Amino acid sequence: MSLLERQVGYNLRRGYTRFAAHLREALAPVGLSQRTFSVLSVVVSNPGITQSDVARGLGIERSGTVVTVDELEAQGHIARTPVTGDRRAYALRATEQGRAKLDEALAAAAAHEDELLAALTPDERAMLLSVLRRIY
Amino acid sequence: MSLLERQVGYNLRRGYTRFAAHLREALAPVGLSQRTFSVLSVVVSNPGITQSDVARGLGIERSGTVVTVDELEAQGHIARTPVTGDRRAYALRATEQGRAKLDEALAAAAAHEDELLAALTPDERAMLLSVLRRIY
DNA sequence: TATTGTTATACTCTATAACTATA
DNA sequence: TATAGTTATAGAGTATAACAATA
Repeated sequence: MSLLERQVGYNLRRGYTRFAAHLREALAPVGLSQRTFSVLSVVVSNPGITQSDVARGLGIERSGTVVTVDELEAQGHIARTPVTGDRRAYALRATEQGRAKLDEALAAAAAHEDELLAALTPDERAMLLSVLRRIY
Repeated sequence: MSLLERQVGYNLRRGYTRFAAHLREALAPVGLSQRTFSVLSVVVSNPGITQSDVARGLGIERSGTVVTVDELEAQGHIARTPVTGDRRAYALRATEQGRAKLDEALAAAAAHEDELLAALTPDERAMLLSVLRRIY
C-alpha cells in the first residue's frame, strides 16, 4: 500500500469522486444534479423550510442554495412562497411534479448506490454510513 | 435520519468536503495543495515515473498532472528528466528539497487525519480505509 | 495507429464578499 | 445589529477536446 493509500483522506477523495461521477450519470436522465437533488429532497421532507435553513441543513452557503432553488423553481419542482411574519424569508414548497421527480431521483440514486456498493456486506454498508456521519 | 442522511453518497460528500477543507488548512503552511501533495508523494515513491503513469495511478487525467507537475517544478520539488528510449516522455524525480517537503506534508497530513478521526476507534478507522478502497 | 505531453476550455461544487431589505 | 436573500467573483479539482511530436 502506497503512502497515499494509507491515508483516509485520499481514499475518501477517490471514493467520493467515483460516487459523484456515477451519481451524475444516474441522475442525468432524471434531469437533476447532485445539488438540485439534495435541495429538492430537503424541501420535500420539510415543507415551508427557508433557504437559509436548507443551507444550514446541507452544510453549504446560502449563496449556493439561491442558485439551486432558482434552478428547481425554473423546472417547476418547487415554489417560493411568502413567510407570514417575516418578509425577508421565503418558504419553499415542492410542487406535485417536484414530489414525483424526487421519487424518480430516489429510485435512480438507490440503484446507483446498490451498484457501487455491491462489494460490501449490509453490515459494512451500515458501518460506512455511521462512520462517515461521525466525521462531519 | 433524513432521506439524504440514509444515502452513502451524501455522507461521503459531507465527509469528503470536510476533509478537503481541513487538509487544505493543514497543508497551507507547508505550501502544498491536495493535488501537489498527491503528485509529489507518488513521484517520491516512484522515482522516474512518467506523467501519464502518475495520472493513471491517481485516477485523474493527464492534462491535470501537467499543471500540477509545472507547479511542483516551479517550486523546485521535482524535476523533469529525459527518458532514455522514449523521447515523448519525461521521467519525474523529486529533488532533495522535494523529499524534505513531502516529509513535512506527511506529518501535517497525519496530524490532520488524527484530529478529524479522533472519534473513531483504530478498528473503525482501518475498516473505513478498506471499505473505501473497495468502492473505487 | 497509439501514446506522451500540452494547451485551452468548461463543468461542478463550494466559498467569500458586498449589497438590500427586512427584523 | 443581526438575519434572509441575492449577486458577482473566485477557487479547487476534474474532464473533454484538439494538437504536435514520437512510438
